Amino acid sequence: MDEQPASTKERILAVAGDIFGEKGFKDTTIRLIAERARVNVAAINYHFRDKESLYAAILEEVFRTGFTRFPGDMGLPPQPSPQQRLRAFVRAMFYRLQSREGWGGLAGRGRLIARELLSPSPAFEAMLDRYIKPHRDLLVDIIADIVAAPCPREKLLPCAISIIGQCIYYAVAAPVIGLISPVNAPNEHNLDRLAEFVWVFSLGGIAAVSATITTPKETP
Amino acid sequence: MDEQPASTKERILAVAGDIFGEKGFKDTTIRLIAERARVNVAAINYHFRDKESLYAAILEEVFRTGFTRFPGDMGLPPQPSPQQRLRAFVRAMFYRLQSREGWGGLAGRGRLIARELLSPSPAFEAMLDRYIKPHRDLLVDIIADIVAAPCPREKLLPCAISIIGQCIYYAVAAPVIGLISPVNAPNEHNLDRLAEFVWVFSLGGIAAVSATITTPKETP
DNA sequence: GCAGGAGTAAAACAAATGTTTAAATCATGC
DNA sequence: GCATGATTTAAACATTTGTTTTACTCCTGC
Repeated sequence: MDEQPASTKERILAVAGDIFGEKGFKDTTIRLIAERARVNVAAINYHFRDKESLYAAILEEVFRTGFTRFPGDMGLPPQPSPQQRLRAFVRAMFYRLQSREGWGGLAGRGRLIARELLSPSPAFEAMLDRYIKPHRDLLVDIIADIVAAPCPREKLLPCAISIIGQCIYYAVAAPVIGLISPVNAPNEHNLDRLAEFVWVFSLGGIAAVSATITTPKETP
Repeated sequence: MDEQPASTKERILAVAGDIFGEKGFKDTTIRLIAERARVNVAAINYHFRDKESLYAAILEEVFRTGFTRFPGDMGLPPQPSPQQRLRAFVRAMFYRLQSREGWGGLAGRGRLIARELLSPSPAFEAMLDRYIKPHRDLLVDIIADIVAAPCPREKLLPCAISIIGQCIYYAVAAPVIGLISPVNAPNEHNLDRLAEFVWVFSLGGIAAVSATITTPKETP
């Protein structure tokens, strides 16, 4: 955390993101942000109207950088197979949620997202349409391609939930996973392994589910 | 929420459980508990030493009743297959987390557990050894039986995390799931369907993973 | 009946905390 | 150089909130 003499506003944003992520909205005090950013308390109300607007600004920034740096089709070769696209999707989720260049896992802003899942703030609603719903649609497209057989998209949504659920659980429950099974607690160095596992597990899950739903009479 | 003239202490416990679950520890005020329980604020500090002890008492009660009413081997026939045992395990998780007789899903105490996963309180550590670790061991046993082939238990832990992860994600992210895919947001009436899906998906996942364990190299 | 303790109530206390005020300082254009 | 507006600061303000105090009520055992 370099405290470069960046502009006051920038220092507030940087520090507040960490603190909101670490402690949540209510537990975060303007005074702690001010202290860590080496800024007067009133400067925060001057640059951002109030605590809630500051939070909204940070949430917006977190989503933008996360999905810009780690889009759901991150690092795909041309003409990828649906399986490869799923792998990229899962890897992107892990890196977005957990890597240092992303939301920094539990220590950082990943917690902020996790808290929003649990109790969405007013500021979160906007993120839904802009980032989350397109992301969901991408995943459902991928799953549809893997299943191959024609299938209503509603049938595929639970698969998407299961896949996203695994990824997010690693972020949400990292502290407990660390106590229960330390090797599998996400950290900067095991993201590839964890993502690879979730990918394999999910491919198997999709296969099992698609076996139960591909019963229409169009299979020759 | 019947406000029977139960003892003051009991009314405090009942109401505080709901409020802590709904709002989290910091956002919950003694005064709101007092008001909803129709009790004087000082009575809370009288019966429970302070806010934190009250919270600890509630956490203990929540875990106890949850795992007593919905044990991991809930409703199994004699001589169950490992697959049946997994189904019972998953169903128990859904009912424990979401049903009205359990932790009442998101509206109720399920959120309390979700918050603990994200940032465990001091009171939570005791719950780990008493409830969560045995629960994890039960699941790993079941998975080992399903895989059948001899396999170090460390290899099976990620499967357990993926399965538990799906179940808990439904509890943690219920508000967002409701916005993203309303039919699949957990409620009192669709728990069987959701649990069944997670079961099938997970069986497929275990199969895929065990294929990579038993036949090294070459992934799908 | 009543002494004594358990339970409850109203009010006060003290600390934390978001916000505002008003003055001081800085930067920029002229 | 200076006037003007933007920024920063210290202090004050108002509210919330956990806790304690003190007095009152109710019940139980004798």
